[in-house]
Amino acid sequence: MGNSKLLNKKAAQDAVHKCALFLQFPADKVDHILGRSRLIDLEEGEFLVQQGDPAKEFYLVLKGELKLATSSSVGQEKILHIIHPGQTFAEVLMFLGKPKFPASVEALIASQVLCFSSDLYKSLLSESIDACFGLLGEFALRNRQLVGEIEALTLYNATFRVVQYLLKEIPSNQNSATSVKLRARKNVIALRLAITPETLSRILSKLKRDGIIRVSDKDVTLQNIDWMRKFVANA
Amino acid sequence: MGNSKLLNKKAAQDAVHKCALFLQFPADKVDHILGRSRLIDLEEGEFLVQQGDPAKEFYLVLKGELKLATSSSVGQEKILHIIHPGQTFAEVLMFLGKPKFPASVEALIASQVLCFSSDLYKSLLSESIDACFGLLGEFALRNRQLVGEIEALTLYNATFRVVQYLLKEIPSNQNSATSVKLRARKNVIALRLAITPETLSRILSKLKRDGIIRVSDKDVTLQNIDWMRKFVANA
DNA sequence: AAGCCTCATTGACCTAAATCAAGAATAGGA
DNA sequence: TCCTATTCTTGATTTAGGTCAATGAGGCTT
Repeated sequence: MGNSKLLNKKAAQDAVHKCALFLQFPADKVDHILGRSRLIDLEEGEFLVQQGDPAKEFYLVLKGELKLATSSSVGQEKILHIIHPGQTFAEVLMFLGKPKFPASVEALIASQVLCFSSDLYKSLLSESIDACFGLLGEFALRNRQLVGEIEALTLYNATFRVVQYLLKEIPSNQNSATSVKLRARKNVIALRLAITPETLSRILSKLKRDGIIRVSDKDVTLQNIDWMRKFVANA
Repeated sequence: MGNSKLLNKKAAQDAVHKCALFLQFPADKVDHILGRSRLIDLEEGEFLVQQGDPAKEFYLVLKGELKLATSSSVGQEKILHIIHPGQTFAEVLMFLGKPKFPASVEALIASQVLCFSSDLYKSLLSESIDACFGLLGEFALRNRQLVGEIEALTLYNATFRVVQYLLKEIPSNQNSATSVKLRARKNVIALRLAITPETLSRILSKLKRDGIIRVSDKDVTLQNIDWMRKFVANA
Protein backbone atom coordinates (compact mmCIF):
# COMPACT_ATOMS: atom_id res chain seq x y z
CA MET A 1 0.00 0.00 0.00
CA GLY A 2 2.86 2.32 0.76
CA ASN A 3 4.11 1.30 -2.62
CA SER A 4 0.85 2.14 -4.28
CA LYS A 5 0.86 5.55 -2.61
CA LEU A 6 4.31 6.17 -3.95
CA LEU A 7 3.33 5.14 -7.40
CA ASN A 8 0.40 7.50 -7.22
CA LYS A 9 2.62 10.35 -6.14
CA LYS A 10 4.75 9.92 -9.20
CA ALA A 11 1.80 9.48 -11.53
CA ALA A 12 0.13 12.48 -9.96
CA GLN A 13 3.19 14.62 -10.49
CA ASP A 14 3.32 13.64 -14.13
CA ALA A 15 -0.33 14.33 -14.69
CA VAL A 16 -0.22 17.69 -12.95
CA HIS A 17 2.81 18.86 -14.83
CA LYS A 18 1.19 17.94 -18.13
CA CYS A 19 -2.07 19.62 -17.27
CA ALA A 20 -2.93 22.83 -19.06
CA LEU A 21 -3.90 24.55 -15.85
CA PHE A 22 -0.40 24.26 -14.50
CA LEU A 23 1.63 24.40 -17.67
CA GLN A 24 2.51 28.05 -17.23
CA PHE A 25 3.58 27.71 -13.62
CA PRO A 26 7.21 27.29 -12.57
CA ALA A 27 7.92 23.76 -11.42
CA ASP A 28 8.35 24.67 -7.76
CA LYS A 29 4.92 26.24 -7.60
CA VAL A 30 3.34 23.25 -9.19
CA ASP A 31 5.01 21.07 -6.62
CA HIS A 32 3.80 23.35 -3.88
CA ILE A 33 0.20 23.12 -4.92
CA LEU A 34 0.62 19.43 -5.54
CA GLY A 35 1.87 19.02 -1.99
CA ARG A 36 -1.31 20.58 -0.70
CA SER A 37 -3.55 18.51 -2.89
CA ARG A 38 -5.67 15.64 -1.71
CA LEU A 39 -5.89 12.24 -3.35
CA ILE A 40 -9.35 10.73 -3.51
CA ASP A 41 -10.16 7.13 -4.33
CA LEU A 42 -13.60 6.41 -5.67
CA GLU A 43 -15.46 3.17 -6.03
CA GLU A 44 -17.60 2.54 -9.06
CA GLY A 45 -20.83 4.41 -8.65
CA GLU A 46 -19.52 6.65 -5.90
CA PHE A 47 -20.29 10.34 -6.14
CA LEU A 48 -17.48 12.84 -5.94
CA VAL A 49 -19.76 15.85 -5.86
CA GLN A 50 -23.48 16.37 -5.94
CA GLN A 51 -25.32 18.95 -7.95
CA GLY A 52 -25.73 21.97 -5.69
CA ASP A 53 -22.77 21.35 -3.41
CA PRO A 54 -20.67 24.43 -2.68
CA ALA A 55 -17.56 24.39 -4.82
CA LYS A 56 -14.32 25.30 -3.10
CA GLU A 57 -12.15 22.84 -4.94
CA PHE A 58 -11.42 21.60 -8.40
CA TYR A 59 -10.26 18.23 -9.63
CA LEU A 60 -7.85 16.40 -11.88
CA VAL A 61 -8.58 12.83 -12.88
CA LEU A 62 -5.62 10.49 -12.51
CA LYS A 63 -7.24 7.20 -13.21
CA GLY A 64 -10.62 5.83 -14.11
CA GLU A 65 -13.58 7.47 -15.67
CA LEU A 66 -16.17 9.85 -14.30
CA LYS A 67 -19.36 11.28 -15.61
CA LEU A 68 -20.39 14.85 -15.16
CA ALA A 69 -24.15 15.01 -15.39
CA THR A 70 -27.12 17.16 -14.56
CA SER A 71 -30.36 15.57 -13.64
CA SER A 72 -33.93 16.71 -13.45
CA SER A 73 -36.08 15.85 -10.48
CA VAL A 74 -37.97 13.28 -12.56
CA GLY A 75 -34.80 11.28 -12.75
CA GLN A 76 -33.75 12.02 -16.27
CA GLU A 77 -30.16 12.95 -16.71
CA LYS A 78 -27.87 14.42 -19.29
CA ILE A 79 -24.23 13.53 -19.32
CA LEU A 80 -22.32 16.68 -20.07
CA HIS A 81 -18.91 15.12 -20.16
CA ILE A 82 -17.23 11.85 -19.64
CA ILE A 83 -14.03 12.77 -17.88
CA HIS A 84 -10.90 10.80 -18.54
CA PRO A 85 -7.46 10.72 -16.93
CA GLY A 86 -5.52 13.93 -17.43
CA GLN A 87 -8.62 16.06 -17.58
CA THR A 88 -9.66 18.62 -15.02
CA PHE A 89 -13.09 19.80 -14.07
CA ALA A 90 -14.89 22.31 -11.86
CA GLU A 91 -12.08 24.81 -12.39
CA VAL A 92 -14.52 27.11 -14.15
CA LEU A 93 -16.44 27.50 -10.93
CA MET A 94 -13.53 29.14 -9.16
CA PHE A 95 -14.33 32.41 -10.79
CA LEU A 96 -18.01 32.44 -10.17
CA GLY A 97 -19.47 34.50 -7.37
CA LYS A 98 -21.47 31.87 -5.56
CA PRO A 99 -19.84 28.71 -6.70
CA LYS A 100 -22.19 25.77 -6.46
CA PHE A 101 -21.77 22.69 -8.59
CA PRO A 102 -24.17 22.88 -11.52
CA ALA A 103 -23.79 19.16 -12.08
CA SER A 104 -22.92 16.04 -10.17
CA VAL A 105 -19.86 13.90 -10.73
CA GLU A 106 -19.95 10.15 -10.34
CA ALA A 107 -17.30 7.52 -10.90
CA LEU A 108 -18.24 5.15 -13.70
CA ILE A 109 -15.45 2.80 -12.71
CA ALA A 110 -13.06 2.78 -9.78
CA SER A 111 -11.22 6.08 -10.10
CA GLN A 112 -8.65 8.31 -8.57
CA VAL A 113 -8.78 12.07 -8.58
CA LEU A 114 -6.59 14.79 -7.23
CA CYS A 115 -8.35 17.59 -5.46
CA PHE A 116 -7.02 21.15 -5.31
CA SER A 117 -8.03 24.13 -3.25
CA SER A 118 -9.46 26.81 -5.48
CA ASP A 119 -8.19 29.56 -3.23
CA LEU A 120 -4.66 28.28 -3.26
CA TYR A 121 -4.70 27.98 -7.02
CA LYS A 122 -6.08 31.45 -7.39
CA SER A 123 -3.43 32.90 -5.16
CA LEU A 124 -0.74 31.27 -7.25
CA LEU A 125 -2.47 32.35 -10.40
CA SER A 126 -2.46 35.92 -9.25
CA GLU A 127 1.31 35.87 -9.43
CA SER A 128 1.57 34.94 -13.08
CA ILE A 129 -0.02 36.62 -16.02
CA ASP A 130 1.11 33.85 -18.32
CA ALA A 131 -0.74 31.32 -16.24
CA CYS A 132 -3.82 33.51 -16.41
CA PHE A 133 -3.62 33.60 -20.15
CA GLY A 134 -3.19 29.87 -20.28
CA LEU A 135 -6.26 29.41 -18.18
CA LEU A 136 -8.20 31.85 -20.30
CA GLY A 137 -7.29 29.72 -23.28
CA GLU A 138 -8.55 26.63 -21.56
CA PHE A 139 -11.81 28.33 -20.72
CA ALA A 140 -12.20 29.56 -24.25
CA LEU A 141 -11.68 26.06 -25.55
CA ARG A 142 -14.23 24.58 -23.24
CA ASN A 143 -16.63 27.29 -24.22
CA ARG A 144 -16.18 26.41 -27.83
CA GLN A 145 -16.82 22.75 -27.19
CA LEU A 146 -20.07 23.62 -25.50
CA VAL A 147 -21.15 25.75 -28.42
CA GLY A 148 -20.33 22.85 -30.70
CA GLU A 149 -22.42 20.57 -28.58
CA ILE A 150 -25.43 22.87 -28.66
CA GLU A 151 -25.03 23.00 -32.40
CA ALA A 152 -24.96 19.22 -32.66
CA LEU A 153 -27.99 18.89 -30.42
CA THR A 154 -30.19 21.35 -32.21
CA LEU A 155 -29.10 21.29 -35.82
CA TYR A 156 -28.42 17.62 -36.33
CA ASN A 157 -30.05 14.29 -35.65
CA ALA A 158 -29.09 11.29 -33.60
CA THR A 159 -27.27 9.45 -36.38
CA PHE A 160 -25.16 12.51 -37.04
CA ARG A 161 -24.16 12.73 -33.41
CA VAL A 162 -23.19 9.07 -33.28
CA VAL A 163 -21.08 9.31 -36.43
CA GLN A 164 -19.48 12.50 -35.18
CA TYR A 165 -18.70 10.86 -31.87
CA LEU A 166 -17.03 7.91 -33.57
CA LEU A 167 -14.98 10.17 -35.81
CA LYS A 168 -13.73 12.15 -32.84
CA GLU A 169 -12.12 8.98 -31.54
CA ILE A 170 -9.74 8.66 -34.46
CA PRO A 171 -7.00 11.02 -35.67
CA SER A 172 -8.20 13.28 -38.46
CA ASN A 173 -5.53 12.07 -40.87
CA GLN A 174 -6.60 8.44 -40.49
CA ASN A 175 -8.22 7.32 -43.70
CA SER A 176 -8.06 3.56 -43.81
CA ALA A 177 -10.37 1.31 -41.85
CA THR A 178 -9.52 1.36 -38.18
CA SER A 179 -11.02 0.26 -34.95
CA VAL A 180 -11.91 2.35 -31.95
CA LYS A 181 -12.53 1.08 -28.48
CA LEU A 182 -15.63 2.54 -26.87
CA ARG A 183 -14.42 4.08 -23.67
CA ALA A 184 -17.61 3.59 -21.74
CA ARG A 185 -20.64 1.36 -21.55
CA LYS A 186 -23.02 1.90 -24.41
CA ASN A 187 -25.77 3.32 -22.26
CA VAL A 188 -23.35 5.92 -20.95
CA ILE A 189 -22.37 6.91 -24.44
CA ALA A 190 -26.02 7.14 -25.39
CA LEU A 191 -26.70 9.55 -22.56
CA ARG A 192 -23.64 11.54 -23.55
CA LEU A 193 -25.13 11.92 -27.03
CA ALA A 194 -28.53 12.77 -25.58
CA ILE A 195 -30.24 9.71 -27.01
CA THR A 196 -31.62 6.54 -25.42
CA PRO A 197 -29.61 3.31 -25.36
CA GLU A 198 -32.22 1.75 -27.65
CA THR A 199 -31.75 4.41 -30.26
CA LEU A 200 -27.98 4.10 -30.10
CA SER A 201 -28.29 0.38 -30.57
CA ARG A 202 -30.53 0.83 -33.58
CA ILE A 203 -28.26 3.40 -35.16
CA LEU A 204 -25.22 1.16 -34.74
CA SER A 205 -27.16 -1.73 -36.25
CA LYS A 206 -28.13 0.36 -39.22
CA LEU A 207 -24.56 1.53 -39.79
CA LYS A 208 -23.48 -2.09 -39.48
CA ARG A 209 -26.06 -3.27 -42.01
CA ASP A 210 -24.88 -0.59 -44.42
CA GLY A 211 -21.29 -1.76 -44.03
CA ILE A 212 -20.11 1.54 -42.56
CA ILE A 213 -18.93 0.01 -39.33
CA ARG A 214 -18.41 -3.35 -37.73
CA VAL A 215 -19.16 -3.87 -34.06
CA SER A 216 -17.97 -6.49 -31.65
CA ASP A 217 -18.58 -5.68 -28.04
CA LYS A 218 -16.76 -2.47 -27.21
CA ASP A 219 -14.70 -2.48 -30.40
CA VAL A 220 -16.09 -0.59 -33.32
CA THR A 221 -14.29 -0.84 -36.63
CA LEU A 222 -14.82 2.09 -38.91
CA GLN A 223 -14.90 0.52 -42.36
CA ASN A 224 -15.95 3.46 -44.43
CA ILE A 225 -14.44 6.53 -42.86
CA ASP A 226 -14.84 8.40 -46.08
CA TRP A 227 -18.59 8.01 -46.00
CA MET A 228 -18.69 9.08 -42.38
CA ARG A 229 -16.66 12.21 -43.02
CA LYS A 230 -18.90 13.13 -45.93
CA PHE A 231 -21.95 12.48 -43.80
CA VAL A 232 -20.95 14.91 -41.07
CA ALA A 233 -19.61 17.41 -43.59
CA ASN A 234 -22.77 17.86 -45.61
CA ALA A 235 -25.32 17.58 -42.88
CA MET B 1 -24.21 64.08 -38.10
CA GLY B 2 -21.30 65.51 -36.15
CA ASN B 3 -23.78 65.72 -33.35
CA SER B 4 -24.74 62.10 -33.66
CA LYS B 5 -21.07 61.13 -33.63
CA LEU B 6 -20.60 63.08 -30.44
CA LEU B 7 -23.60 61.51 -28.87
CA ASN B 8 -22.25 58.11 -29.78
CA LYS B 9 -18.89 58.91 -28.24
CA LYS B 10 -20.52 59.66 -24.93
CA ALA B 11 -22.79 56.65 -25.04
CA ALA B 12 -19.89 54.47 -26.05
CA GLN B 13 -17.82 55.69 -23.14
CA ASP B 14 -20.63 54.90 -20.74
CA ALA B 15 -21.16 51.43 -22.15
CA VAL B 16 -17.50 50.57 -22.15
CA HIS B 17 -16.94 51.71 -18.61
CA LYS B 18 -19.88 49.62 -17.43
CA CYS B 19 -18.76 46.55 -19.32
CA ALA B 20 -17.37 43.66 -17.31
CA LEU B 21 -14.42 43.28 -19.63
CA PHE B 22 -13.15 46.71 -18.74
CA LEU B 23 -14.36 47.05 -15.19
CA GLN B 24 -11.01 46.17 -13.71
CA PHE B 25 -9.03 48.56 -15.87
CA PRO B 26 -8.00 52.03 -14.72
CA ALA B 27 -10.01 54.73 -16.45
CA ASP B 28 -7.14 56.01 -18.58
CA LYS B 29 -6.54 52.59 -20.07
CA VAL B 30 -10.17 52.18 -20.87
CA ASP B 31 -10.10 55.51 -22.62
CA HIS B 32 -7.01 54.49 -24.50
CA ILE B 33 -8.55 51.33 -25.85
CA LEU B 34 -11.77 53.21 -26.51
CA GLY B 35 -9.83 55.72 -28.56
CA ARG B 36 -8.56 52.92 -30.75
CA SER B 37 -11.93 51.31 -31.16
CA ARG B 38 -14.03 51.44 -34.28
CA LEU B 39 -17.71 52.27 -34.42
CA ILE B 40 -19.76 50.19 -36.81
CA ASP B 41 -23.27 50.95 -37.96
CA LEU B 42 -25.33 48.06 -39.19
CA GLU B 43 -28.53 47.99 -41.17
CA GLU B 44 -31.18 45.46 -40.35
CA GLY B 45 -30.16 42.13 -41.81
CA GLU B 46 -26.54 43.15 -42.29
CA PHE B 47 -23.88 40.68 -41.22
CA LEU B 48 -21.16 41.81 -38.88
CA VAL B 49 -19.19 38.59 -39.13
CA GLN B 50 -19.61 35.36 -41.00
CA GLN B 51 -19.06 31.91 -39.62
CA GLY B 52 -15.46 30.99 -40.43
CA ASP B 53 -14.06 34.51 -40.65
CA PRO B 54 -10.73 34.99 -38.88
CA ALA B 55 -11.31 36.67 -35.53
CA LYS B 56 -8.92 39.46 -34.65
CA GLU B 57 -11.46 41.65 -32.96
CA PHE B 58 -14.24 41.52 -30.46
CA TYR B 59 -17.37 43.58 -30.12
CA LEU B 60 -19.57 45.51 -27.74
CA VAL B 61 -23.15 46.26 -28.69
CA LEU B 62 -24.18 49.86 -28.12
CA LYS B 63 -27.57 49.88 -29.72
CA GLY B 64 -29.88 47.51 -31.48
CA GLU B 65 -30.07 43.78 -31.42
CA LEU B 66 -27.95 41.10 -33.02
CA LYS B 67 -28.22 37.40 -33.35
CA LEU B 68 -25.33 35.03 -32.98
CA ALA B 69 -26.13 31.88 -34.90
CA THR B 70 -24.56 28.83 -36.41
CA SER B 71 -25.97 27.35 -39.52
CA SER B 72 -25.68 24.01 -41.24
CA SER B 73 -25.09 23.79 -44.95
CA VAL B 74 -28.70 22.74 -45.45
CA GLY B 75 -29.73 26.17 -44.29
CA GLN B 76 -30.96 25.34 -40.84
CA GLU B 77 -29.74 27.61 -38.13
CA LYS B 78 -29.56 27.73 -34.38
CA ILE B 79 -29.53 31.04 -32.60
CA LEU B 80 -27.03 30.78 -29.80
CA HIS B 81 -27.61 34.21 -28.37
CA ILE B 82 -29.57 37.29 -28.97
CA ILE B 83 -27.17 40.06 -28.12
CA HIS B 84 -28.45 43.22 -26.55
CA PRO B 85 -26.87 46.61 -25.83
CA GLY B 86 -24.16 46.44 -23.19
CA GLN B 87 -23.20 42.90 -24.07
CA THR B 88 -19.94 41.83 -25.64
CA PHE B 89 -19.20 38.90 -27.87
CA ALA B 90 -16.33 37.12 -29.60
CA GLU B 91 -14.03 37.95 -26.70
CA VAL B 92 -13.71 34.26 -25.95
CA LEU B 93 -12.00 33.76 -29.28
CA MET B 94 -9.07 35.96 -28.32
CA PHE B 95 -7.55 33.14 -26.38
CA LEU B 96 -7.95 30.43 -28.91
CA GLY B 97 -5.04 29.32 -31.02
CA LYS B 98 -6.56 29.68 -34.44
CA PRO B 99 -9.41 32.06 -33.85
CA LYS B 100 -12.11 31.70 -36.45
CA PHE B 101 -15.66 32.70 -35.78
CA PRO B 102 -17.67 29.61 -34.94
CA ALA B 103 -20.88 31.46 -35.64
CA SER B 104 -22.13 34.36 -37.69
CA VAL B 105 -23.51 37.60 -36.31
CA GLU B 106 -26.31 39.46 -38.00
CA ALA B 107 -28.16 42.60 -37.03
CA LEU B 108 -31.83 41.94 -36.36
CA ILE B 109 -32.57 45.64 -36.35
CA ALA B 110 -30.41 48.65 -37.15
CA SER B 111 -27.57 48.41 -34.68
CA GLN B 112 -24.37 49.99 -33.55
CA VAL B 113 -21.39 48.07 -32.25
CA LEU B 114 -17.99 49.05 -31.03
CA CYS B 115 -15.13 46.98 -32.33
CA PHE B 116 -11.91 46.41 -30.40
CA SER B 117 -8.61 44.95 -31.41
CA SER B 118 -8.01 41.70 -29.60
CA ASP B 119 -4.27 42.23 -29.55
CA LEU B 120 -4.55 45.64 -27.98
CA TYR B 121 -6.90 44.33 -25.35
CA LYS B 122 -4.64 41.42 -24.59
CA SER B 123 -1.65 43.67 -24.21
CA LEU B 124 -3.53 45.81 -21.72
CA LEU B 125 -4.83 42.75 -19.99
CA SER B 126 -1.32 41.46 -19.53
CA GLU B 127 -0.65 44.41 -17.28
CA SER B 128 -3.37 43.71 -14.78
CA ILE B 129 -4.05 40.55 -12.90
CA ASP B 130 -7.31 41.93 -11.58
CA ALA B 131 -8.54 42.44 -15.08
CA CYS B 132 -7.55 38.88 -15.90
CA PHE B 133 -9.57 37.58 -13.02
CA GLY B 134 -12.52 39.67 -14.06
CA LEU B 135 -12.36 38.23 -17.51
CA LEU B 136 -12.04 34.73 -16.14
CA GLY B 137 -15.23 35.39 -14.21
CA GLU B 138 -16.97 36.46 -17.37
CA PHE B 139 -15.86 33.36 -19.16
CA ALA B 140 -16.98 31.17 -16.31
CA LEU B 141 -20.37 32.81 -16.36
CA ARG B 142 -20.80 32.29 -20.05
CA ASN B 143 -19.71 28.72 -19.64
CA ARG B 144 -22.37 28.18 -17.07
CA GLN B 145 -25.05 29.66 -19.27
CA LEU B 146 -24.09 27.27 -22.02
CA VAL B 147 -24.28 24.32 -19.67
CA GLY B 148 -27.70 25.51 -18.59
CA GLU B 149 -28.77 25.70 -22.20
CA ILE B 150 -27.63 22.18 -22.95
CA GLU B 151 -29.55 21.05 -19.93
CA ALA B 152 -32.70 22.80 -21.10
CA LEU B 153 -32.34 21.37 -24.58
CA THR B 154 -31.82 17.78 -23.58
CA LEU B 155 -33.69 17.33 -20.34
CA TYR B 156 -36.76 19.39 -20.95
CA ASN B 157 -39.37 19.91 -23.63
CA ALA B 158 -40.41 22.87 -25.71
CA THR B 159 -43.10 24.12 -23.33
CA PHE B 160 -40.62 24.09 -20.50
CA ARG B 161 -38.18 26.18 -22.48
CA VAL B 162 -40.84 28.71 -23.38
CA VAL B 163 -42.02 29.06 -19.79
CA GLN B 164 -38.43 29.30 -18.60
CA TYR B 165 -37.72 31.98 -21.17
CA LEU B 166 -40.70 34.04 -20.06
CA LEU B 167 -39.76 33.73 -16.41
CA LYS B 168 -36.25 34.93 -17.12
CA GLU B 169 -37.73 38.22 -18.31
CA ILE B 170 -39.18 39.13 -14.92
CA PRO B 171 -37.45 39.72 -11.59
CA SER B 172 -37.46 36.64 -9.42
CA ASN B 173 -39.28 38.40 -6.58
CA GLN B 174 -42.15 39.41 -8.83
CA ASN B 175 -45.20 37.40 -7.84
CA SER B 176 -48.24 39.25 -9.08
CA ALA B 177 -49.39 39.24 -12.68
CA THR B 178 -47.08 41.30 -14.82
CA SER B 179 -46.42 41.88 -18.47
CA VAL B 180 -43.22 41.34 -20.36
CA LYS B 181 -42.37 42.79 -23.73
CA LEU B 182 -40.90 40.28 -26.15
CA ARG B 183 -37.60 41.73 -27.20
CA ALA B 184 -37.51 40.15 -30.62
CA ARG B 185 -39.79 38.91 -33.33
CA LYS B 186 -41.46 35.66 -32.43
CA ASN B 187 -39.67 33.64 -35.05
CA VAL B 188 -36.35 34.81 -33.64
CA ILE B 189 -37.37 33.79 -30.16
CA ALA B 190 -38.47 30.42 -31.48
CA LEU B 191 -35.09 29.81 -33.05
CA ARG B 192 -33.44 30.92 -29.84
CA LEU B 193 -35.41 28.23 -28.01
CA ALA B 194 -34.61 25.68 -30.70
CA ILE B 195 -38.21 25.23 -31.80
CA THR B 196 -40.12 26.27 -34.91
CA PRO B 197 -42.24 29.42 -34.99
CA GLU B 198 -45.31 27.21 -35.42
CA THR B 199 -44.57 25.29 -32.27
CA LEU B 200 -43.97 28.49 -30.31
CA SER B 201 -47.28 29.81 -31.54
CA ARG B 202 -49.06 26.64 -30.49
CA ILE B 203 -47.45 26.63 -27.06
CA LEU B 204 -48.38 30.25 -26.44
CA SER B 205 -51.95 29.50 -27.54
CA LYS B 206 -52.15 26.60 -25.15
CA LEU B 207 -50.83 28.66 -22.25
CA LYS B 208 -53.35 31.33 -23.20
CA ARG B 209 -56.23 28.84 -23.29
CA ASP B 210 -55.20 27.60 -19.87
CA GLY B 211 -55.22 31.13 -18.50
CA ILE B 212 -51.52 31.10 -17.68
CA ILE B 213 -50.68 34.02 -19.92
CA ARG B 214 -52.36 36.63 -22.04
CA VAL B 215 -50.83 37.71 -25.33
CA SER B 216 -51.32 40.82 -27.38
CA ASP B 217 -48.75 41.33 -30.09
CA LYS B 218 -45.36 41.60 -28.42
CA ASP B 219 -46.75 42.01 -24.92
CA VAL B 220 -47.17 38.89 -22.89
CA THR B 221 -48.91 39.16 -19.54
CA LEU B 222 -47.95 36.47 -17.08
CA GLN B 223 -51.18 35.80 -15.20
CA ASN B 224 -50.22 32.80 -13.20
CA ILE B 225 -46.58 33.17 -12.33
CA ASP B 226 -46.98 30.72 -9.52
CA TRP B 227 -48.00 27.95 -11.87
CA MET B 228 -45.10 28.76 -14.16
CA ARG B 229 -42.57 28.66 -11.35
CA LYS B 230 -43.93 25.33 -10.18
CA PHE B 231 -43.83 24.02 -13.72
CA VAL B 232 -40.15 24.75 -14.23
CA ALA B 233 -39.32 23.66 -10.70
CA ASN B 234 -40.74 20.16 -10.88
CA ALA B 235 -39.89 19.33 -14.43
C1' DA C 1 -58.04 53.30 -49.37
C1' DA C 2 -56.09 49.63 -51.78
C1' DG C 3 -52.56 46.63 -52.39
C1' DC C 4 -48.44 44.39 -50.58
C1' DC C 5 -45.34 42.16 -47.81
C1' DT C 6 -43.84 40.11 -43.87
C1' DC C 7 -45.09 37.85 -39.67
C1' DA C 8 -48.19 35.04 -36.91
C1' DT C 9 -51.65 31.62 -36.44
C1' DT C 10 -54.05 27.41 -37.36
C1' DG C 11 -54.89 22.87 -39.31
C1' DA C 12 -53.65 18.33 -41.35
C1' DC C 13 -50.18 15.26 -41.70
C1' DC C 14 -45.58 13.01 -41.02
C1' DT C 15 -41.52 11.38 -38.88
C1' DA C 16 -37.64 10.74 -35.63
C1' DA C 17 -36.92 9.19 -31.58
C1' DA C 18 -38.94 7.88 -26.97
C1' DT C 19 -41.33 4.49 -24.52
C1' DC C 20 -42.85 0.00 -23.40
C1' DA C 21 -41.97 -4.74 -23.50
C1' DA C 22 -39.64 -9.05 -24.48
C1' DG C 23 -35.67 -11.64 -25.45
C1' DA C 24 -30.48 -12.38 -26.17
C1' DA C 25 -26.00 -11.91 -24.78
C1' DT C 26 -22.38 -11.12 -21.69
C1' DA C 27 -20.17 -10.87 -17.22
C1' DG C 28 -19.56 -12.21 -12.47
C1' DG C 29 -20.06 -15.04 -8.50
C1' DA C 30 -20.81 -19.42 -6.21
C1' DT D 1 -19.76 -25.04 -14.65
C1' DC D 2 -24.20 -23.20 -13.91
C1' DC D 3 -26.94 -19.42 -12.28
C1' DT D 4 -28.11 -14.70 -11.77
C1' DA D 5 -27.83 -9.94 -12.95
C1' DT D 6 -26.80 -6.43 -15.94
C1' DT D 7 -26.45 -4.71 -20.36
C1' DC D 8 -27.66 -4.92 -25.11
C1' DT D 9 -30.67 -5.69 -28.91
C1' DT D 10 -34.96 -5.95 -31.34
C1' DG D 11 -39.85 -5.22 -32.10
C1' DA D 12 -44.37 -2.75 -31.51
C1' DT D 13 -46.42 1.42 -30.36
C1' DT D 14 -46.82 6.30 -29.04
C1' DT D 15 -45.87 11.03 -29.17
C1' DA D 16 -43.73 15.58 -29.41
C1' DG D 17 -42.59 18.41 -32.47
C1' DG D 18 -41.50 19.30 -37.42
C1' DT D 19 -43.18 20.08 -42.15
C1' DC D 20 -46.32 21.73 -45.48
C1' DA D 21 -49.96 24.58 -46.73
C1' DA D 22 -53.67 27.85 -46.19
C1' DT D 23 -55.45 31.88 -43.88
C1' DG D 24 -55.37 36.05 -41.13
C1' DA D 25 -53.60 40.36 -39.48
C1' DG D 26 -50.84 44.35 -39.12
C1' DG D 27 -47.74 47.66 -40.99
C1' DC D 28 -45.86 50.31 -45.29
C1' DT D 29 -45.99 52.46 -49.53
C1' DT D 30 -48.30 54.64 -53.28
